[in-house]
Amino acid sequence: MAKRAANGSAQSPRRTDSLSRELIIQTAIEILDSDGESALTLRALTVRLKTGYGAIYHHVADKGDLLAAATDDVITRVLSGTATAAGPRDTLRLLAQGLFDAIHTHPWVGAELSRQPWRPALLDFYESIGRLLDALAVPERARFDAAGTLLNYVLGVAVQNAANARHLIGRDADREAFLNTTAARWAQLDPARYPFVHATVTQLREHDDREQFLAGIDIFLAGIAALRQK
Amino acid sequence: MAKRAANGSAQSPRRTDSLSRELIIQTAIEILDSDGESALTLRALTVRLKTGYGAIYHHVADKGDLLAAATDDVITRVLSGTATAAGPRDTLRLLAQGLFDAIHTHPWVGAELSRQPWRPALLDFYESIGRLLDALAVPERARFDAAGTLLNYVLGVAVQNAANARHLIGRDADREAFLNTTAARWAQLDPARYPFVHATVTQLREHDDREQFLAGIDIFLAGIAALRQK
DNA sequence: ACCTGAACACCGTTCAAGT
DNA sequence: ACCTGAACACCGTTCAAGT
Repeated sequence: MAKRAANGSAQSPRRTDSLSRELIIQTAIEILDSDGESALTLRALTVRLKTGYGAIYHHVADKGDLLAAATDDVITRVLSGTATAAGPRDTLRLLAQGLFDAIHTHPWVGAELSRQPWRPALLDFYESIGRLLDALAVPERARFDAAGTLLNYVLGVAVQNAANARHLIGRDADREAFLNTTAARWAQLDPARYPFVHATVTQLREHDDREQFLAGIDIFLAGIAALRQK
Repeated sequence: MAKRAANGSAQSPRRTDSLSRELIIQTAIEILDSDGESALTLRALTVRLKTGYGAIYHHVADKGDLLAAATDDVITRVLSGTATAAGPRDTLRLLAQGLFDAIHTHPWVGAELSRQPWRPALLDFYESIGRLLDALAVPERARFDAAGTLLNYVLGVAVQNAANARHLIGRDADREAFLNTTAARWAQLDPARYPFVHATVTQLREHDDREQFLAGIDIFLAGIAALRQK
């Protein structure tokens, strides 16, 4: 009887599709993407899944577990979806781009990555970085620091993106309006006290987040190459 | 009468020292430092300050405002406390070190920095970076990307530090025990699937967070210098 | 085995009432 | 002007009871 139930056709209580961990995670991702982190409540999940609280806790340890699993899901898709380019340098850039785009689509991932250190997904990303640095002929001794630095940089960008996205949600303002108000505020600062910020206002208004992120990757790669030659 | 009250000696309700925004912020910092982010509740504040909820909300907009103010306070102290070294390169390293040490002492700052983008304190830090890059002869066009990259890296490290500290609180494990268990887990991973992580286990166990952070700063500085020459 | 939903403990925040 | 604390709305989580 247990075998027949495992085959999927027998018994069938009342729902044709029973609840599963995977379904819960996917539904959580939908809520997070459409309405932001604060919208993901256990209540909202029970409504969307037409179930009770206990049913969810039967498949998921707690809310932290759910958020972590959703994050792992997104990151894993990035890693498996990244094409390998001609050289390790371009592959690393593609990988970084893929992660940037994923966090752009799912800003909550940036916030979640900052909560649980060394989740499996982050470990896979770290492994990918390490291998590519190996291919780039970074000596073993320097590879540990280099991989950690790159991971921290990517994480910092992810977190900033998440913070920016959070501040846009629920406002009538879009990205451009946000940049304009920020630029206007910067322009009003005392030029004597904030000369650099002042000089940078135009670039703030015109810059592209993705391009700036990749510029940072290039700085890092140039730094690796420079240190390697010593 | 209003004037006399402002002079501070008249009327005097019942407490000799009245509540102030500054006192609330300092008390919040004490709670955060000793017991972590989750310990800072409005309830805990009222108990510690021997007051009611409304009194706190009279000086502070909400909990977010309080956390942001506490973070600003810590960062501002770092900036004003950093000595200027011989050259801009060393000054920049000192500044980074100061920030690292501050976040080491107040891990919750790392988490908070990731919540509110472009707080005043972060703007001051950004300004400092920009000026030092100017002193390092980084051309104006490249300075914007370079400063952003450096800021994102520092932010990433801050966030990772906060996450690690959070996972140590409430456990009997200290940092060394945590590193050992993590290293043990890494060592058990499939070497065919995680060759880099495997090769790096020893360095994980022996590394110093502060040194690795500074190694990252050096990588970026080398990269900035290399790109400048093109 | 899996699900239901009332109940619980605990948040941040408000506000009528005090001084 | 500043403070008090009961009350409110809303969390995540549990658990006895159902199928």
